Amino acid sequence: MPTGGATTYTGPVEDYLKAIYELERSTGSAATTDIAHRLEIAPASVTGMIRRLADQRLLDYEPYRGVRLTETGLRVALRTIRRHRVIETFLVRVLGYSWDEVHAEAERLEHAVSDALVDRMAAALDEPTVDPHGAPIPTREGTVDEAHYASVEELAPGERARVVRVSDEDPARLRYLGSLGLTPGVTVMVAARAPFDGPITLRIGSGRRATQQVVGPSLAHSLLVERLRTPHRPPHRPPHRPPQRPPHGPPLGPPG
Amino acid sequence: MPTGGATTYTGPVEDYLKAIYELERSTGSAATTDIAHRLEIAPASVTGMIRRLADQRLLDYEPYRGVRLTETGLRVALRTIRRHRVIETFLVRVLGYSWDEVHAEAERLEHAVSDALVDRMAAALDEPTVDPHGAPIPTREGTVDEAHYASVEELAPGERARVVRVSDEDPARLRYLGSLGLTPGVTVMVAARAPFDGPITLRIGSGRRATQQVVGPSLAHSLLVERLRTPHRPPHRPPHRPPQRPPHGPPLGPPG
DNA sequence: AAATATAATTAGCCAAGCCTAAAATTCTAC
DNA sequence: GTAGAATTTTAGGCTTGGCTAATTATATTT
Ligand SMILES: [Mn+2]
Ligand SMILES: [Mn+2]
Ligand SMILES: [Mn+2]
Ligand SMILES: [Mn+2]
Repeated sequence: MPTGGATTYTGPVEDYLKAIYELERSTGSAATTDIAHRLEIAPASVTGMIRRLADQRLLDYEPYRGVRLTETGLRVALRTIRRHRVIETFLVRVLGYSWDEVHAEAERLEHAVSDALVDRMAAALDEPTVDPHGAPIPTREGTVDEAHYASVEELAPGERARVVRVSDEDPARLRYLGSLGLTPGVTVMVAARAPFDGPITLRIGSGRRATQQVVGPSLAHSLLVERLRTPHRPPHRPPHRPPQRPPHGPPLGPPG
Repeated sequence: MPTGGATTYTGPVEDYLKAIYELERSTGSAATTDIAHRLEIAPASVTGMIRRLADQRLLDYEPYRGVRLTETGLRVALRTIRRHRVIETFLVRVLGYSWDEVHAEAERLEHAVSDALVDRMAAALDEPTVDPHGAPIPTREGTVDEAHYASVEELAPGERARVVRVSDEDPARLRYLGSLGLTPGVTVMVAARAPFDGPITLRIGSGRRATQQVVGPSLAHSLLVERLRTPHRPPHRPPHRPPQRPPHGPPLGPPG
């Protein structure tokens, strides 16, 4: 657990707050089962924990209605996320880790480093603003630039874009993306799309070193990009897309 | 907790094993109250924990008779100590920590780093053999060169020696030692000794940059040295020394 | 609107690590 | 060899963070 002058929290508490932050951001709300799934624990355990977190004023909790981070909870979440991402960046840039190895290590170290150590790592890296997966690093003061990006899944044929961010949790997926050359900063162009959630053919890179690869909708969904000026850009038309995750659970219900 | 293929242990368990290792080494045995004092917890808590550690075959425990590390317990202790010392060395050499700041940080990180990370840090440091306080770093394979050194307290007037190791737990003491120039590698000579556990006057360094300082018996005790060939070295005669720690507790009884 | 499905909570349990107070054991002195 | 001191263990309790099974609340169908 970090020592740093202020109150300290246990590893599990920090992981809950991080998970809730991410869920609030991406789906607008954090339901008990979402948290449980994310942390790979039983829903009943989540109920117990969020009651305690609510007692500590880290979140607002209305039974059966979900939770929301308080100001304090948000601050703790962002501090933990900053630690995680600074650590990942340090491991890659200073110790030669590959981008698929750092997440698990950071997931543990984020609870053990002091604020002073994070600051020293950040300074040694010249105050990085994004981690190796393109995720923004919150500042010491607790602000983040959480721009929301399109995913490759949303690009129309012919559109060009720059990869800005990929999901960092699955090492195998990261290795695969790496092998395709799909890393932040790289330019891609949608060469073709099969209908009905079919595979997307991407032109990766530019000029003579460009390659062409086919990615499935799941991979395309986790590849976040920034659109580039494209000659003859067609009007924005989201691709045909039936309800999410058909084989698994039902959708999560409307946010809020 | 470290992930590394093998079984993993909790932070508290690793700290117990480390403490027991150090106690066995320095006093020959590890008594319940010694462990309690070292870890700053109540003796009753120690009894509970060592019973569990004995169940796990990490140590042999005979009630009222103390404990001894098993082969397995020793291995875990040395692995943790290796982590601690590699981390300390890394923090000093790569991140610019001073030697009084690293112990607390390493005390937490030692339980969170993976074997892979320790190996990478060690490689980046060119496989260091001693930490910033002069303590030997166990190898990956679990061997240590635990030479036993004399302390400055044991030096006779006129003897010359090289500082090889200092106790790393008290930051204030480390800062003071640093301010006197008493760091591993430095040469010292006992210029004078006051009798009855009195202060020791040391000539620190050599040549024109040498300084002279007076240290008390407590500080002298924690300064470990290697004797150097000295002109006219007097026969080995330990200084007059009444029973250890007179004001505190009684001595620990014979080892074994 | 009732039936069903899903989500969430409650009830009761457990292990790890800590605590204090009381009892037991061992050591030390006389 | 016994009294007193010190050490160690036992007894009983607490918090954290998990679990399963059962129940209750909410959503979705029909
Ligand atoms: Mn974590
Ligand atoms: Mn990341
Ligand atoms: Mn420790
Ligand atoms: Mn050290």
